[in-house]
Amino acid sequence: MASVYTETPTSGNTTPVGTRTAAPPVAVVSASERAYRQLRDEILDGVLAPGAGLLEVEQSDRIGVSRTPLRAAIARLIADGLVAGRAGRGFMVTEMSVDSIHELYELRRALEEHAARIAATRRDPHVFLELRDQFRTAPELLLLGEAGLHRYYELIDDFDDALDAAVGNPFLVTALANVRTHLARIRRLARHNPARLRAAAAEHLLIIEAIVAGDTSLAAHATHVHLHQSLSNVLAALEANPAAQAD
Amino acid sequence: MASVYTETPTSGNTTPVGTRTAAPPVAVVSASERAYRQLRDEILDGVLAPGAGLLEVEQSDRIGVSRTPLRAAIARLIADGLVAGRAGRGFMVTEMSVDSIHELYELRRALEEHAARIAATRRDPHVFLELRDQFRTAPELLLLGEAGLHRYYELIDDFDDALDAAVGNPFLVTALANVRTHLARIRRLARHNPARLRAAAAEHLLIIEAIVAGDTSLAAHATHVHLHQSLSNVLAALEANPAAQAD
DNA sequence: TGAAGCTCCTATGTATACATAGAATTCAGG
DNA sequence: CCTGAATTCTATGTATACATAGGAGCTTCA
Repeated sequence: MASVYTETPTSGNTTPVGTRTAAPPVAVVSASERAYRQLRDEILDGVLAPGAGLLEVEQSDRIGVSRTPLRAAIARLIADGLVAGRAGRGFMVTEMSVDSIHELYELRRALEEHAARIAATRRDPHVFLELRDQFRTAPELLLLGEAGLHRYYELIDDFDDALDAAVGNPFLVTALANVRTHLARIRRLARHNPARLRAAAAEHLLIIEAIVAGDTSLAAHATHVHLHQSLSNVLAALEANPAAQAD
Repeated sequence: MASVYTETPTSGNTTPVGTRTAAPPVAVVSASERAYRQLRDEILDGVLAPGAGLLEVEQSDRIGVSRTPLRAAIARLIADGLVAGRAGRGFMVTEMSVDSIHELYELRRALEEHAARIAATRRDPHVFLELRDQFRTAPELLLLGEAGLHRYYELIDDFDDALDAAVGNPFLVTALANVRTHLARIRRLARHNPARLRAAAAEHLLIIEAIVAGDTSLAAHATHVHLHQSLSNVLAALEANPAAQAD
């Protein structure tokens, strides 16, 4: 099965195996997994800009794996929609036009409104009560600078996780994960807008309260409102800084 | 880029290259593409039953490609959700439990109801008027035996294509394609039920008429009804023939 | 006879060498 | 100087050899 390495066999660098005292559950991922994660992170962070070309040999040299696992990584990125094959010349990071942002949010509306409805029916109230308390601290959190900001984004992730768990539908969760992948690229553009983050926290809070109350209709509509505001904010940020856009 | 072969280099069988008079636009697909299509078709047709094990060497021998393109094919099937990696022993065709059918239809509702709403707004009326006329012939078609049945399934495909075109959203279309892939496995179970097919044609007709009329609400609700009936039919068929189920 | 340990085997993960097609470049001819 | 074709070059597609890990089966000991 999954052959695992703590390090690349050819690169005998850090963490010598002799030093393990207990059980070192360190990296332990395959080369293709490492290549996938690195490329994916770099695309989501914008290090690999939209439109950037990816060459197998070039990338495999850079990351330190052979072409075979790198090809597997690129295949996964293509399935994710983050990379596309170019007709003549290798592969490229997919672009993110204003149109495609609208399209992504259209799918996001369909999925998240449905997910919110389901969550309001199937949720574990304790989980969302806990989340509600956390989100109530968001305004203070956003006054704490970088650390508070980090915690805030963790809260968003916690909310997404709670939603996935409440929905309990692998197909829907997978579709949502796909949307969130592309969303991560967009979020970079609109980050660090304190006023928007405070408003977003309030919108999340309303969704959570609707889920706690089992109010399917309010959960769906509050989600719709939240996504509308989120999209408006992204589009405004893009208009203010068109250079951040790729298309 | 895409290296293409008309035949496997090692299998020097039919269609000798010397006989090409004009331009033979025959198969011309890569080995990995061929492997992917064959495995995918076999899974959807049930030739490779749910739970069946897939071994790289075994399948690459059978299909006539080396392990490298076959691995690429399996990677795509995993991304499709048709194959899953087994912990200890190779890969297996994913199972389709009654629960997962419910889950799939839950996602399908979210996507298709939304798609129907959008289509009712953005559709090209001519396309759907044409479709309406076609679907009106469905009852007669279903009296024509195998040939009519084949034409009927083509009609369904035409409807899906028209819906995709009207939606015009690559993200949504991709998500719908994913659902339809899994749906193809399920449809095998409930096929050849004339009464259900006649009813389904009538349901499609109503959806089409709503889209033509630009009635977003009716389009969505008619879709909901159709999916409810479709799911009921599948579940009834499963209950009548539990052996067809895999889980 | 049962259990524990070891060995072998099998199947995937990885690296590399070779095949091939398309694009870019260069050279020749007008 | 421009245009065309041939060639070279580059990058992916494919095949194969080797590494490795986990399981199954067998053997051995109590």
